[in-house]
Amino acid sequence: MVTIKDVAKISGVSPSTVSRVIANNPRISEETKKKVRKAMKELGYHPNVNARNLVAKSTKAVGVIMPSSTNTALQNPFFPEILRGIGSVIHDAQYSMYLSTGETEEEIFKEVQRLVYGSYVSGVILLYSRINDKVTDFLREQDFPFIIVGKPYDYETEISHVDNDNFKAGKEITNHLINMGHSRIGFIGGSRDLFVTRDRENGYLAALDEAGIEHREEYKIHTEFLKSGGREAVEHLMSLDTLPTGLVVSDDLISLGILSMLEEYGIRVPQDISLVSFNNVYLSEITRPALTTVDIQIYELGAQSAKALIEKTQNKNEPTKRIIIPYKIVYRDSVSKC
Amino acid sequence: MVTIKDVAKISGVSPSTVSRVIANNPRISEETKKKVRKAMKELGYHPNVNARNLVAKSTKAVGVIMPSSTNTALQNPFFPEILRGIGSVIHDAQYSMYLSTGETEEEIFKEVQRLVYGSYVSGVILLYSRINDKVTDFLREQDFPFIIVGKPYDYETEISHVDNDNFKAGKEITNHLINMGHSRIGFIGGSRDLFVTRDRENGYLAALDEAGIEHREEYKIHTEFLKSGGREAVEHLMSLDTLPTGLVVSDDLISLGILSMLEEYGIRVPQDISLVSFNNVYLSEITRPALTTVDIQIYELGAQSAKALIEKTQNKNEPTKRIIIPYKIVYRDSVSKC
DNA sequence: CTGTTAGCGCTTTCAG
DNA sequence: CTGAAAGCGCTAACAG
Repeated sequence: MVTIKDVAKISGVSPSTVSRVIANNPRISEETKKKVRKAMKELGYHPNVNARNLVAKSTKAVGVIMPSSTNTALQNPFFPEILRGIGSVIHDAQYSMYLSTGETEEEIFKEVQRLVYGSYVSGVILLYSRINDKVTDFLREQDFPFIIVGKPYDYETEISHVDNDNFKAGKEITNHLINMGHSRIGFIGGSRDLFVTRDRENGYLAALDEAGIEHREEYKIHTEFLKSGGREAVEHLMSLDTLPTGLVVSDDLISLGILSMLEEYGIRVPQDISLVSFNNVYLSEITRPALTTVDIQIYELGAQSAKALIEKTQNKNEPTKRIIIPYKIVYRDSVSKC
Repeated sequence: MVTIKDVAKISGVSPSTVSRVIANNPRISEETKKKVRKAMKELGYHPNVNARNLVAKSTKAVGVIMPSSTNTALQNPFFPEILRGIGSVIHDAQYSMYLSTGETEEEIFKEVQRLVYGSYVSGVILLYSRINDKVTDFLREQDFPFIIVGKPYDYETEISHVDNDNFKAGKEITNHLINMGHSRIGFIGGSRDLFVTRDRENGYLAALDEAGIEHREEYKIHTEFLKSGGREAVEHLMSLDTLPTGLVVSDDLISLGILSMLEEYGIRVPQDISLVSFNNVYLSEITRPALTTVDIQIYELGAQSAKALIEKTQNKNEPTKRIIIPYKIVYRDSVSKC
């Protein structure tokens, strides 16, 4: 391995000068800079990040924590897309990204502890938000820089997060259904433990309220995220005496399953039932029918969270931020007039 | 930050003893071990990974390189799934995982150089395999431990890789179609730059040959991966005077698009056309019809590549390995007799 | 079984 | 504008 000393020797200066050249210290003459850089190139010198981190007592690296992966929920294209967004900003800032996956909550917790205590990273991005989350509590207690993608369960004003206005989006997309003449509208969501589900559902309810439409408990279904492809949800629906004519589904991937089940029952979308959902992942444009869905700008969620986190790692006094990424409804073919 | 010295002081031993306790060196008495561990717990001590890596001149970390992300191909659920597989092994081995995403090939190349030269990682997993890939060449020249998921373009016997037998899988799944009475069988694949496409296609061709079915150039379509949801592919198909009755599609996600387009043209699957594909990602069971597809065991691909890489980082003389993950055809509803 | 010492590669005062 | 020296936290001979 070629070190700073080798470069120093070759270019006839001291190691400290080389170090300054690396940092592009203005107090070094252009001449020596040139000389040193030439030597670096010749030798193929690259600074050793561990040595550097050791003295800097900090790491230009962030940890990205995926939700626990016991189920297939991780197969959601949401994740690669948000990683892309994070990666882009990370890369521009010359940071690196540690990815942490884990089967169980406990495993994840241990892993985060390791990342934090071992000085692996100088900040953490949580790709989920759950109630009573040990990881969140730990990070807060440690006063360690972190960002939640989504809405924190507690201490909302103390934890920086980047989120969509899921309430408003839920309301708006439900209103779209209402405006199209629907009044019997159902909601199918993933686990209520996830805040995003709640927010979208609450938006849905608010839209009904405003329109003077009564809630029907039997129209609200929570299916385990991705489990059984929405089979239970649709079976439940079928057991009802009057079917809804519109469906608000909290995730494109769930919609895909619902669409499939609905067809099995001979129910056509959008002729018999209209359906709207959330996320606008790639596949939502290639389903039949193509989905009218809320584009939540996943890439941007990732990019902004990385940006905010990096700022925070660079300045501990950075204030707590809430960053709301605007959404946009994408109108396609899954809705018709009622 | 609490260091090894603090622990030493509290427990009344020297730093090196503490170090030995951490490494669970057998030459330390159980008594002192207990004493030291107690102090570590009290103080909340955790070893600093940078200091450790610095002296060890190695890093228990691997870099995972995603393909360039100019298109939406990354939204393929393949990726989160393979990351899960890698993560699991990484975690058990107490390693960490650096994730590298990049827009362009050049960006990725720079990033890999950084990871390697800067001693960020001690091995690399490439989640793609492309012809004339600078990254592969670089890693080879550096004699840096790395694994390709897929088949290397060149130096196949020198580069460890984990792959499926895509040729055989392609042949077998095509045979399934043939056994069901089909003889006009088309192939729709992603970019031919990707080896996986070629292998699957060659398997398809071999099956035709064996069955004495002539190739038809117009039945082989290469659509840019995911682009336009297979629209061009299906349009091309429609322009033909005689349609195929069976379709081998190289990726579940492409199948989804094809399914959708076919429906648009009023062609029913499997009644009018049978369709088989590859990967068996979650969504392939919730499409309509559910897909008959090759389960390539994505998770296992990830896990085995991580395992092989870790072995290689721990023993430079580990021989070059080719690891073939068995596949399994999952029969569902997208095929019917012809 | 344990302590002393040197040093990993780099940055950063402090001198000059 | 540049060099010498100290030290980041840890490990690994080498002594004892």
